[in-house]
Amino acid sequence: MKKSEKYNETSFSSVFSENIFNFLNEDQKNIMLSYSEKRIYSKYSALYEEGAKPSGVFLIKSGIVKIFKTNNHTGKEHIIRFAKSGDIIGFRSVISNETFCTSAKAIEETVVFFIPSSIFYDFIKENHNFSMQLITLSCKELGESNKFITDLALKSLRERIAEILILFYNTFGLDENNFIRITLNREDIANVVGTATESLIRQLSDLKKEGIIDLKGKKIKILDLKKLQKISSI
Amino acid sequence: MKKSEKYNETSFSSVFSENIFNFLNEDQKNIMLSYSEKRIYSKYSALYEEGAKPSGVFLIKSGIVKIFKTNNHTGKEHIIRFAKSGDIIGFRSVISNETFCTSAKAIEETVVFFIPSSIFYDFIKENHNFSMQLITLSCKELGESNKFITDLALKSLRERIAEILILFYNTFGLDENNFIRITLNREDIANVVGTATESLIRQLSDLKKEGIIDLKGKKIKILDLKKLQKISSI
DNA sequence: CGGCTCCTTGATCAAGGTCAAGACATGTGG
DNA sequence: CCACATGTCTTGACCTTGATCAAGGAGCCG
Repeated sequence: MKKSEKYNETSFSSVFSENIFNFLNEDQKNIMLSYSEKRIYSKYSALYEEGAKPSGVFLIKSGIVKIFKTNNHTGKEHIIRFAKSGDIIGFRSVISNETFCTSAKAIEETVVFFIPSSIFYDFIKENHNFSMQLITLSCKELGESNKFITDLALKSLRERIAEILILFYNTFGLDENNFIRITLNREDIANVVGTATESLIRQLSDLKKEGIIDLKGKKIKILDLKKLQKISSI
Repeated sequence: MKKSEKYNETSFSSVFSENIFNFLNEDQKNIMLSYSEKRIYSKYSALYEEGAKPSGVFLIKSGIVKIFKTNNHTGKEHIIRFAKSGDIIGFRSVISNETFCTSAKAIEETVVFFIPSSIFYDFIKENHNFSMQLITLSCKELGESNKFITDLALKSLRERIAEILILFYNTFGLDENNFIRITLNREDIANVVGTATESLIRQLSDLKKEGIIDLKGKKIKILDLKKLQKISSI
């Protein structure tokens, strides 16, 4: 199968590209989609909230979702990661049979397929490759989480910001003007690296002054990736 | 089966208590143990090092192991978690087929069963319940990691220390004198909550002055759990 | 007893948080 | 199209937290 066919943007199955569902055959994919519910979330609307009982998993067709936890003491939120087209979210809570330990909110209009827990479970039970993929996925996420923990604990703010910009670049790529293809407000970026909005802004201004990045409103362009990598001490 | 039989300390199978191997029947447990290698690690010796290629997983029979990452820039280490009797470690890297992203070191004499990757894989393939347990386990760990990330990002040092003391209490319990049953040096505790040794010591001294904890050398006793919980803002 | 290692405390300093105010952009109703 | 309101971004001033450096103390062991 050629890549252009496999990733045909207009077909239903395109949502399955590059994810754990690749281990399903076409029939299985169609069955799963036929049992799933297509949902459209407008900008800033919530897919699910911390503490709620999960009733299924979300397969993202298009858009970007932020996954975060809210500190019930201060009300401040901390963004754990972003999910985009092809990603599956909510499965952690479904599988460990706990209430959601995070909230998820669309940061731009987002289309998802909602797969009810029972259907998802059936596929795990009946398809060994599928469950293997799921183990692998959760282990990979676990590795990323561990890295994140260490970064927060050991790196300076400047280093963390450099690293997150590189991560955004790797994850979301560039638009036609070479700006990173994700639009976040300053508060959200601050909530990823675990700092105050003002502190983040100061660091971004510094990086701009040094000619390492460029800022145009909410859009960010990386001018000197090498330097950024050096700062993030990768 | 009565509890006293199930947790018989002298039997081989006692190491399987309360973990994912419970889904194996007695024959399967014996097979896995027969293919595994009993190893004894002395205090401070390494089970594995970050960057190495994993060749199997470690099932801990007795002792305590710290799992940490080292910042190759500053040389500082950050402890991600502790593993104790019944815990299985190293499976994340084995399953995602990556080099170890953490190091593991015994903080007291530790006995493990080392299970080679191939044997471990066979059990995943052939035992569906076992792989389901593994998914559940990694999802649970992922939930804990996410919590850890948020704590580091949003909580003050004092809150994090209160929380980690409660976690130690819940995980390791108390000895005959009501001290928490884990002996760590100050540096290790500091490396769990992500701070400098001196800062940790100051906070512990404060908690002692306030009558919330007691300190006897390396041993810690919780005197006022309620207050500690309030500080950790649970 | 001397030489370790680890713990503790004090003094100082820097990173980043907080508060306040102004700049800029965007949207709305008239 | 303007006037106004609202929300976000940015900068400055100040303050708090916790890191760093330095020195002394306690426990342990040959």
